[in-house]
Amino acid sequence: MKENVTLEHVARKAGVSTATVSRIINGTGKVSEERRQAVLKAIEEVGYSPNSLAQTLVKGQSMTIGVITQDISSPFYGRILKGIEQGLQGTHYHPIIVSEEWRIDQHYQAIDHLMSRRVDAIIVLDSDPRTEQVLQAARHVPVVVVGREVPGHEKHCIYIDNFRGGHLATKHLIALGHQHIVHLAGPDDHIDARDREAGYREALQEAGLPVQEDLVVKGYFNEKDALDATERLLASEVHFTAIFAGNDQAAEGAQLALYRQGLRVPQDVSVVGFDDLPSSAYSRPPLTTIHQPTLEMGKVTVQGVLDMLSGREFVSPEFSVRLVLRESTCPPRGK
Amino acid sequence: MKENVTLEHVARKAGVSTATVSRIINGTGKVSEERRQAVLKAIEEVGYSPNSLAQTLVKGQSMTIGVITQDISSPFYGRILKGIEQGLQGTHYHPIIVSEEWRIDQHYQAIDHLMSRRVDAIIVLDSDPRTEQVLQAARHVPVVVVGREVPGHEKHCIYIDNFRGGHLATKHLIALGHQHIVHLAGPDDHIDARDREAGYREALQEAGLPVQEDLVVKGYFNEKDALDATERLLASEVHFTAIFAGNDQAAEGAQLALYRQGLRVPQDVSVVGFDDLPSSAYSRPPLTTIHQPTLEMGKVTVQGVLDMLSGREFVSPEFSVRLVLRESTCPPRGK
DNA sequence: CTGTTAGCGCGTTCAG
DNA sequence: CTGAACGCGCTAACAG
Repeated sequence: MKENVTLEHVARKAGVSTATVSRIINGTGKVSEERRQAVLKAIEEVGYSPNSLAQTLVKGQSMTIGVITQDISSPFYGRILKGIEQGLQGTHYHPIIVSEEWRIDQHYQAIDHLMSRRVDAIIVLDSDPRTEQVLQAARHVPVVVVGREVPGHEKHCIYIDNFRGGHLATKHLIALGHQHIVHLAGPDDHIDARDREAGYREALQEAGLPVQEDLVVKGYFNEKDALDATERLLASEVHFTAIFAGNDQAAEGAQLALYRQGLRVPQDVSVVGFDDLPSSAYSRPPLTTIHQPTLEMGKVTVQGVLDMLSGREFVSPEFSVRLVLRESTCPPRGK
Repeated sequence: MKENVTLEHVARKAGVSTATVSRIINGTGKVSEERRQAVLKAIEEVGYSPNSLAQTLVKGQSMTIGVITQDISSPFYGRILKGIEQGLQGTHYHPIIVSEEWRIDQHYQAIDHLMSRRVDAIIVLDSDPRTEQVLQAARHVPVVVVGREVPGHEKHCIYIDNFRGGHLATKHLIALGHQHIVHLAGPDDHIDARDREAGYREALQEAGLPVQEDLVVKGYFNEKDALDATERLLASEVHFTAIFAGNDQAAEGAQLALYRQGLRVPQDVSVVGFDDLPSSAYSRPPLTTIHQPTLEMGKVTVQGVLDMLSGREFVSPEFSVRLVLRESTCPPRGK
């Protein structure tokens, strides 16, 4: 491990003061050309790299933006993260990503960690209702929440209309003639999941169709649980001709259950997902689903953070959902 | 934006010196019980949160581990990242994840950035041959590379035997009776891809089968390219009964092309993937593929880093690949 | 134009 | 057991 080379080493080597070196590096103030050259050369020789922590300490800003995510390996969050990174391109800010995975640790709080790292702003990708903490942090630095509406923080929340999405998906199936539509709902403590389910119920009622409670099952937004739930449904005697899955991953799991029973999509059972993951376009059949503009949401989030950072106002725009019609739905048999 | 509360504020509030507060927080040295209580109370009241940057500056270690990834939204890297996070659980280290996405920026170098943040170690998830930089960084801090072998740094590289994986996959198809096997190879500048392809060729030769160059196509390890490549293959007159895709994502794309032609998997065409992404088990049919223990690789990587950090030696273990037999392969028609 | 000086917030001797 | 003083690496006045 080599010694830390500091400004002082460079200064000594070049025969100038540390202030001069600092000026050259940051482009602050005028410096004679010859010294500049000498310093640049010295930097090269010593292999100097500025200690950004020290810079942060004195300047008061770290040029970092903290990002909190539930699950870094989730394809859905991954897309938003990518959008955030792209939005940060060309700015002088860098993201610091921390995962709620850490929550398992006793009193570990992602937000605390970020604050102690003195991030200049925080982006929360999380539907966990840690409302208190979010509001608390927002008193110190700009905070933008993606994917959920936090009471008291509405203006800085980026989210889509999950209710409308659920409504759209269900209406599509109804329009095709389906009357017995399963809904694989997400976990109950997930506000997105509840909204989607509410949209489903509303669409049914609008069409004058009864909500059959035995067709609504709570899953966990993942393939495995959706598979199990669908298998149970298939084993029971309940009749259905279509499935509206809470998200695309659940749709995949459900389809495997159908496949195992020899049921074909969409001829025997129609399936609609939610999220429009990149992979869903390559599913067999390509999945009809509700599109969320994840990449763009990430970018807009960053834009909002940057606005707030430079003192401008920021009000999150509406993000519209839309149905992406692909090949996993068709009219029920005999229609 | 509230003022930064510092050690001094707490000290003043509690009527003690900053040194005492510091001792209490870090559990260094003995402090009388009454003062301890007073200080704890003061901390609470002022809402103090230690500035970890200042701590780093004086202690010389940041308790952070830099992680460089090519693409944070890739399901494959996502798994490894998750393993890394899990491995870090319970330690006092935190990951700082930076994406090569940033590479687009002029001279931005992820490694430089991490070094300037004074990370205590670096993990590289990347198959880009930035060898020079890696070796350079390794002179200052422990560096472990995942997924690629860096010449001159072999002991600290975690990777699987891609050659063997390609060999295994191909041999499996040959054993079933396939003689005309397409290989959707990854990009040529990707060492993993080249190794997998080499394994494919070797298996063919061992079986005394000719390598048909028109059956080997270079893709880019993603669905879209694999779809296009497979469609071209289908449109041409070349005959094949099986596909060995360079990774699971490519396998998905290829299968969509088959689906569009009304070809069934595995009855008409067998398909083998590589990686064993979590989603591949839910594909229809569930995908036969080469398993990589990604989560475990992430954990072992962390273990290695921690070992090196505490002065112990670390030699990366062998990671074995294995064929996961699912339902996307069977003997060719008429056999 | 350039060097000197004073902190940024904190851990750590070194004397009490 | 406790406080004063120094310094981590760097930038921002302040004088030359």
